[in-house]
Amino acid sequence: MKIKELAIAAYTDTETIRFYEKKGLMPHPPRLANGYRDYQAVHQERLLFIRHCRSLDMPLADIHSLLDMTQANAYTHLHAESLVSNHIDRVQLKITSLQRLLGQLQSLRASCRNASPDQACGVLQVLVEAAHGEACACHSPLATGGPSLTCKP
Amino acid sequence: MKIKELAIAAYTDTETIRFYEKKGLMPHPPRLANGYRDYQAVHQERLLFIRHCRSLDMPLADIHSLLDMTQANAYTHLHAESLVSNHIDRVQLKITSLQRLLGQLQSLRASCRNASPDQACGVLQVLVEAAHGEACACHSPLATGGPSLTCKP
DNA sequence: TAAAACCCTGTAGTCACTACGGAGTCAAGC
DNA sequence: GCTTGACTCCGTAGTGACTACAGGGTTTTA
Repeated sequence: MKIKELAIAAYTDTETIRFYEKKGLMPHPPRLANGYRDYQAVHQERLLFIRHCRSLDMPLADIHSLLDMTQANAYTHLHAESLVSNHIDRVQLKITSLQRLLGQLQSLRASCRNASPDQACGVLQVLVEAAHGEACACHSPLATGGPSLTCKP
Repeated sequence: MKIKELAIAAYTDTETIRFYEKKGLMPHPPRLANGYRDYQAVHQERLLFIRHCRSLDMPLADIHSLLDMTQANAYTHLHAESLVSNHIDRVQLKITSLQRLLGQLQSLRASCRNASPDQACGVLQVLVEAAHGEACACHSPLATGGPSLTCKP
């Protein structure tokens, strides 16, 4: 199998395969006489495994660990589960923070829509006020939890 | 004001300020005799504006546009609102996709917990099955919407 | 006077790719 | 045989928003 065939078989791209090889996630395959990579079914399996994990948004380092575990057969059960659990925690945190963010952005937009046409733009006004340290629609005392990045603590 | 003072005043870091200067978000400030940057209140205001926008997770390019609008005073009202609206759409999409992902990961973990202790790890089993193209807990036909990245189409 | 704390510049690293440049190889059609 | 197009190779640079470092100079504090 040449690289393009493998790419199609694993619903991905040739560049991505070479990238995984460089990063050590895919092994160096044997080469044909002309130097082209020559893949077997085992490579396709491994690549599908990687792509499936990536479809779950797992970092490559985690996928690397999981691949090592499929090779080994010792007490990897708990390790694999904790790896997935940690990933779940990260995703949950991200969702919570994005939901808070969404609320803040909606307040900001509302402040724009509520402004009368002759006024300056509400969005800019609110953002400039925030820069002055005044209470703003999106970060008013009512909004609990505080901002997500490193705005005022 | 030296760079560290400005950093503290804007709840950020000296490196970040220099980074913003390099990217054109912050102006080149005047220098003291020893070459140190010498900031004024106007710089603090601008930096707070930037950091506030970043706390709303706006990309630097959008912040750049907003800063330009605060300078100009023409028909920027609609432009600013559409900028925020687009950002809201992006955040909403991201939340939806993460929620689907969370469900998939939870199925995956459940498949691990349901496996009896003498079996191979459920997580790895499921992921390997996925590599074989079989139905898997996280991407079973029941799970609507399909995977988030470029797993099987 | 010495050490700590600050400042400068420039570069490299993070993550997971993606895109490009410049070259070689192969198969099909004329 | 020749051209065209599709494929392959390798290496490097770009993305976004920083962060960390190296290697130097300056200022403040003890």
